[in-house]
Amino acid sequence: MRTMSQVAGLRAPISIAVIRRIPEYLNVVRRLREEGVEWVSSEELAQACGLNPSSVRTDLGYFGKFGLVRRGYSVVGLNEALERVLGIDHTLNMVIVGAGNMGQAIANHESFRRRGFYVKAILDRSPEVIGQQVAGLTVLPVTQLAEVVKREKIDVGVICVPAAQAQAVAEALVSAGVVGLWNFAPVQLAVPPEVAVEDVRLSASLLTLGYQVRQRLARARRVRA
Amino acid sequence: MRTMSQVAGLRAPISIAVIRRIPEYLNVVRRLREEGVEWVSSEELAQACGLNPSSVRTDLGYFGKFGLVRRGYSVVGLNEALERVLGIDHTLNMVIVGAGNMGQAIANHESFRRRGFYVKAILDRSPEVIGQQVAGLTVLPVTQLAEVVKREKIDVGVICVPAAQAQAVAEALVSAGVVGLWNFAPVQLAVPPEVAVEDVRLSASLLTLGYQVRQRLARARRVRA
DNA sequence: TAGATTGTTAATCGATTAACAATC
DNA sequence: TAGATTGTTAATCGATTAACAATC
Repeated sequence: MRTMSQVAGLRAPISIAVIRRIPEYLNVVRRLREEGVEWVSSEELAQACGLNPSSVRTDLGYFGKFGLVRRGYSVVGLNEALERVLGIDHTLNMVIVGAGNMGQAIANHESFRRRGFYVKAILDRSPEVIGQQVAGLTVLPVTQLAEVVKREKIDVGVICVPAAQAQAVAEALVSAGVVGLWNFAPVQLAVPPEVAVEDVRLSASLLTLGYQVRQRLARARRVRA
Repeated sequence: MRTMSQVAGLRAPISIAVIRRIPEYLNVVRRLREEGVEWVSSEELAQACGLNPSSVRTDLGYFGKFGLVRRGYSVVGLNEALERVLGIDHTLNMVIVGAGNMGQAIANHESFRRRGFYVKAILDRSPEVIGQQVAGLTVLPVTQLAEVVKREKIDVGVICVPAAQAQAVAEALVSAGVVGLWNFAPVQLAVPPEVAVEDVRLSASLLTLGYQVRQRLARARRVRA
């Protein structure tokens, strides 16, 4: 039986840590579905995601009761439930600002489309890039930002410009009406709370890896000595 | 005064959450240095990184005492200290496996080089791509992986292949001798603990953003009703 | 001096994990 | 039936924040 609050979606807001794991579960479950696997236990799911089985059950518990005692979770059922949770059924439109390497790579990355995210336009400020074709789109001047956001009903702005321009681009996107920002610039964006921001900190990620690598190299050197 | 353990680097291993924030501090401090700012307080640093001032002081405290009461932290001093912590002074070599959009974008991204990470080779398995030029490098066949890792003294492997191949590539890289993996494939890699893995979950990040966006869209719709 | 800011310890908060009753 | 596995609550763990003495 589902509680009132579950039906109405009223329970305490689910922590972002939990939300971040849902795409991982979904990944695994989709793979299993393709392989024709019918049932998966929290144990197996946890293994595949590098988590604790308790975490898996607790996480899924936030969204409903999907499992059967002694059987686990129906792969198909869980797949659909997780897609419903993430809202993949209806699509979101994106505009990419900045047609450099990263912007182009995102535009060409078809897996986002498969997950319901459509790149409707790509903009740049540099005259050398404007007019070029990227992923079947003509790069438009960034001056057309507000117009494009309205015309294409853009929900999400993807910020692929250098750090120095990121805040200005964010502000332009927000005042044009986007509700989410996918930020590839290494800056903390200041935006109103109605706007969701998701940071992709590539160089921070690499530096973190570098730290761990050097720790290990140093340890290995110490052992050898 | 520094304690014994600080000098010897023996204190409890610093949590990865702390390490992840160091690149952010470094970013800010570098920017301030370029702007000619001489001193920064934990308050200002926290503001710029979207953190609590206490967190900043606690974090920095793991690595030494860099601040002066009533003045804050010397921008130059902190910059150098943070680079020392991350070990940016001596470089690491990388090989990119997978010359698709993402692999190419990484190869072309000069900011990694500026942070001490050098892309020495890029490999692919597809005959159409092998031999092409990417960021001044000729794409090599993935069969040469072990050879390249040895010859170029590669420390870090960057995995930019589809999910299905990621584990096999990871294993090949590890047995060739890399100490770190930068993983762009949406899979949990199984590797020995001596190897550091840093996952970049682009589509998980986008799906997480999508969830937040849809929450906000739904809220807005509710308010309108 | 008075006041501001660090470094550090203690308190709080939240997330993860363990445990176990329910049950198929 | 016996045993396995869920859903959920309680216990633990770790990370963040507050507080404050030290001090420039």
